[in-house]
Amino acid sequence: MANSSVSIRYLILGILSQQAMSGYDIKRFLESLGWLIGSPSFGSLYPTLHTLRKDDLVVMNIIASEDKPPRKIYSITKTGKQALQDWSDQPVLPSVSLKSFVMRLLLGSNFSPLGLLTHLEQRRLQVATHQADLAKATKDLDDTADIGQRLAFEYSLALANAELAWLNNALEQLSQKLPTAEVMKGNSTNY
Amino acid sequence: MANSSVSIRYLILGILSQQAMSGYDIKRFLESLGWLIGSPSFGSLYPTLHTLRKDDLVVMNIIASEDKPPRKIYSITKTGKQALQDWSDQPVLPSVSLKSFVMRLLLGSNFSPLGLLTHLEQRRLQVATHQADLAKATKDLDDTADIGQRLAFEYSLALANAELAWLNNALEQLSQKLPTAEVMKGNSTNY
DNA sequence: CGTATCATGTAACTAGTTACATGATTCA
DNA sequence: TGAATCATGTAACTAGTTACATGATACG
Repeated sequence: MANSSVSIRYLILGILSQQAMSGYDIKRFLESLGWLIGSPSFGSLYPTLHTLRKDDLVVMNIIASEDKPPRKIYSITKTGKQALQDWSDQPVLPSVSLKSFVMRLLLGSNFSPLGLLTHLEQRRLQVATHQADLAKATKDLDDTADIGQRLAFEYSLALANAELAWLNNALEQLSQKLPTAEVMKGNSTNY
Repeated sequence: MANSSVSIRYLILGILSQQAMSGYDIKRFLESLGWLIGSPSFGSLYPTLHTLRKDDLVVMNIIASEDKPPRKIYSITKTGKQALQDWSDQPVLPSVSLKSFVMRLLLGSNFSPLGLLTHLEQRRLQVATHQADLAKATKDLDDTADIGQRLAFEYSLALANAELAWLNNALEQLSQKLPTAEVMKGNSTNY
């Protein structure tokens, strides 16, 4: 299962923030999620755990049960939580993939309830921009463009539209639930 | 503009298959496409052109106009076209990103008209599988799941649904146009 | 005339993969 | 007892990036 380069460091840290576990467990957990995010190889997983530990973002405890082989259980530290939150608060670059966005949803949301909304808002802005670009490019595709090219643009545009629709809906639902509605009302001063 | 690792080698080869141009032109062309695919850095673009040339997949001609600085124009060779076609005919692994799929649409379609349909069919199968996985996972999210987790799954599911709908529609339209309709009628023996 | 853009390139680094190595436990 | 799985790790490699270097030409 290839990973599509979503910084493994914070992926692991995020998982450990929800549940202390071993490297092997992390891999199985990610694989259980199917293609939602993807799972890094052991060749990057274990070394990353080592460096996280060296940086005091996680601690390791060897759990040696009588029958099972000993397992190394990693838990997030206070420093680690802070680092995760810092990362989580950073605006997502427009270039980063959908997967990275999903990953932040999945892992970063337990922080600041407002962070979730700003995160969605940010994404909406970026997708809207992308959608506008695509709409324009699709419209003035010259007539030399073959069917494949046309499909590629229409396809991307259709997906952008779907994403935008979902984001709008989700934001509407959320801002109804939360009393913080004022902050989000489309006045995207943050960027 | 980050690239999200869509094998740059075939990306370049594909562009050159449609139009001979310089490294600089390739970059500008990709940038003009916005986030549709993304553009590699010069640091990987130029070295890739060198190796493509070494492998005889492209040839280089120095065009020295009087006033402009001399430009190195790369053209695809017969071997290069064959290599591109071979790559294009290979089934796309489920793990590869949406971008890679779009890229194949964009670049590979000038080959075999049937290839386009099989390409779409393949994608449909993969997305359908992914969608089923997601639908299941979303349904049996335990009640400890926080709102972020729930959103992450619903979001991914919504996108998978949209993609599936588009693919179904596109395939229907195409099979009406083409007389090869029989081959595609959902009998997905290919996999 | 200096700054922006055109145009090409290299070197050092980063982040990941694949392939390999090791050993313990489970289970047919 | 031998194969599958649990569990951890390292080494070599691959594919890309960033930062740097260079020089020419265009333009205000």
